[in-house]
Amino acid sequence: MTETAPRPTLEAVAARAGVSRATVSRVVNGGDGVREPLVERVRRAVEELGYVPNQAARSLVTKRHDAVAVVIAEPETRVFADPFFALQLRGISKELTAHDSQLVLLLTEGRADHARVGRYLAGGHVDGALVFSLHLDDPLPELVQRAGVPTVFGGRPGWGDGTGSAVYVDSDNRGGAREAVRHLVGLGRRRIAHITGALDQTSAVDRLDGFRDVMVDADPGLVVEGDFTPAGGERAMRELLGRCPDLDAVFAANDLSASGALRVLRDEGRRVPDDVAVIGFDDMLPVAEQTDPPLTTVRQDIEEMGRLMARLLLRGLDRRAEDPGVGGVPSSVVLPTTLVRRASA
Amino acid sequence: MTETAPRPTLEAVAARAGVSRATVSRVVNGGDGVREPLVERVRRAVEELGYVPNQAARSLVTKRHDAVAVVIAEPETRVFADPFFALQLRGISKELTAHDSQLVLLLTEGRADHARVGRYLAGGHVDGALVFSLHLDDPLPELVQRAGVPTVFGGRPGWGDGTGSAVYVDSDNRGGAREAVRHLVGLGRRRIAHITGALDQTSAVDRLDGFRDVMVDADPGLVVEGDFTPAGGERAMRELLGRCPDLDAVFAANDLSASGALRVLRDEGRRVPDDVAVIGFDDMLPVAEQTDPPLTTVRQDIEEMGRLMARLLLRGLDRRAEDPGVGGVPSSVVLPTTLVRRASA
DNA sequence: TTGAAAGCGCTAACAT
DNA sequence: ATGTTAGCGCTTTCAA
Repeated sequence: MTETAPRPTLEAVAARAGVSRATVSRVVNGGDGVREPLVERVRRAVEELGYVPNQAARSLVTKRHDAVAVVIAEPETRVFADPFFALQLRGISKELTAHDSQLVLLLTEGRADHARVGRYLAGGHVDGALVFSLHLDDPLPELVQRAGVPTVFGGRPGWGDGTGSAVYVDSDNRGGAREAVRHLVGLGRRRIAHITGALDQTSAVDRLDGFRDVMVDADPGLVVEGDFTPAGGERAMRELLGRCPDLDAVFAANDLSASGALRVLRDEGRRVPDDVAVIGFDDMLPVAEQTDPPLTTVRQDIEEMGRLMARLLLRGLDRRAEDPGVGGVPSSVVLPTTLVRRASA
Repeated sequence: MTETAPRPTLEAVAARAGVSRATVSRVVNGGDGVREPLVERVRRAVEELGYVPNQAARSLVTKRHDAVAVVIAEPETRVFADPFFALQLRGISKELTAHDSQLVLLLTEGRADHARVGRYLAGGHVDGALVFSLHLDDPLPELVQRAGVPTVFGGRPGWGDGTGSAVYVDSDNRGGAREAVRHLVGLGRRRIAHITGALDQTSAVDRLDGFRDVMVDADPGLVVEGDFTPAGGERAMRELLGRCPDLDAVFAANDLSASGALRVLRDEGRRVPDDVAVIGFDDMLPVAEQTDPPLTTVRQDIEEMGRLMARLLLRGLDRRAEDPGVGGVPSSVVLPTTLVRRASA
């Protein structure tokens, strides 16, 4: 905790360089329309004084903040069980940094916080928002829309009212699930089960849909609801084994639940993949590579999703800045997934 | 991406309530010294207009930002392998929220980013910083000190030059390690090995020191360097088994490496804990509870560390605000750990 | 091309 | 107790 020295102002730099504040301002903001020798003088003065623009003063006049809010609804989050968010954050951070924008992180803890977030977003502190709202009934999307802040969602938002036009970035959950199940079919498996994710999240629903796309008339008993956790995977696997002892493959909605399933299969003496093939989803390395056997899974590029969200948002902001009229509304993006073959299927 | 409506200003609220801007300002900032009926009128006007203060304008005059930077050096991070960091963030976020402060997240990717972070911190955009710098030779601590921003570190910073006086929050790594090893000794184990963490991090060094505190004249061959990863744990365990086939206990520097060690022990046919007792560190639930057998480990309260970091920083800021002279410099805090007994030791 | 000057929206003396 | 007023540091017309 050190003492904060008073920072030099534009004024100081101007004095030192022997020019006007306006000129310094121009140089600091790119230097267009200022003759080279002056630019040089100003640059030096900036350097010598260690001048850094006061963002507050700047925002006050430009109405830009060069900051983006990232809203993550915690209540439910896998946030603390897997690196999903850390990766998204990394992607987002990289992109924002390249754009000289700051990342303001808003973690919410239940409904009380929603009001706070709404107020913050409506307060015009940031240029836009990236919102992770994975739940079907999440009030966040609507709230954000009402706040009137340009927003991009992470994952397809639930089918709330006003969110029909929401811009989002998502993985091709349905397509990825299809590919996984087709792979199992290609392996000659016939009794293919599915352990779903938490079905109040669109990703889980989409993966289930993908499973059904391929297994059009599957025995309903072969689908058991999980919750994206290892424990849920174990429970589901046990139930499946009880119901359909003859199953020969399992597609789990994510790697974590697949790891739980694997454990149960081993306990029950089923060999993987010989007796039962298993596929997960995510390609969460610390899990997928460490299971026994290593997990075949559907990879989604999580960091890229983050990067893309930021890019979409920033692009929209830029467009809007150039042409405040209509405002460029980018459209949603669905990223492809890839099947990663390891030993489990 | 919706259209941003122009926000009402203090002026507008004042007009509507039929008072001066100053009065509105007073009400908005707590309402001291304003008579009740007026307060009421202003409140209503604020409500009706949906007024939210412009933070930029406010900062410009108060020189406060109600924002704190959280700096996380990525290069090295376990960030993406475990929920460590998500938990700290949660703790930090809670505390900041309670204090009406925003969290600006700065993720750094190598040296190039250091300059950026330095500039940002020096730029006076935030009231203070929380810095995670786990590496011994990390330039970040010094950089931050130079920026002159009040800072609290997460984890004891490496022994860099200027950082002697740094304020930090850490777990009692050494004490926790001692407790773990003593527990093993209490179990009657005599050939106790240690798989270290990445020794360029103070936490790993401290845990190793704790191990040595108890095993004063341990066979040096019983200490192998790991890197906090499962793969590192496997490698180290194999080496230990080669060197000292008669070992009867292992203290791993974290749960992840313990999980790797467990896998190797199982592969080698050693029963845990009968033949070899194993203890980890962290009590990282998704790992510690899922290993086979469940892991006995040293728990650190990660979320609390985050909360405490924020609290320390904010307290320092408040003190400094009241008495700009000396500025209250809080001192570092070392949080106790607790041994969590499960099945592995 | 450069400078002068008018605010951006707010808080904090200072007056009343 | 309330209002008046002078900036905070910057960008941005507008003139020169």
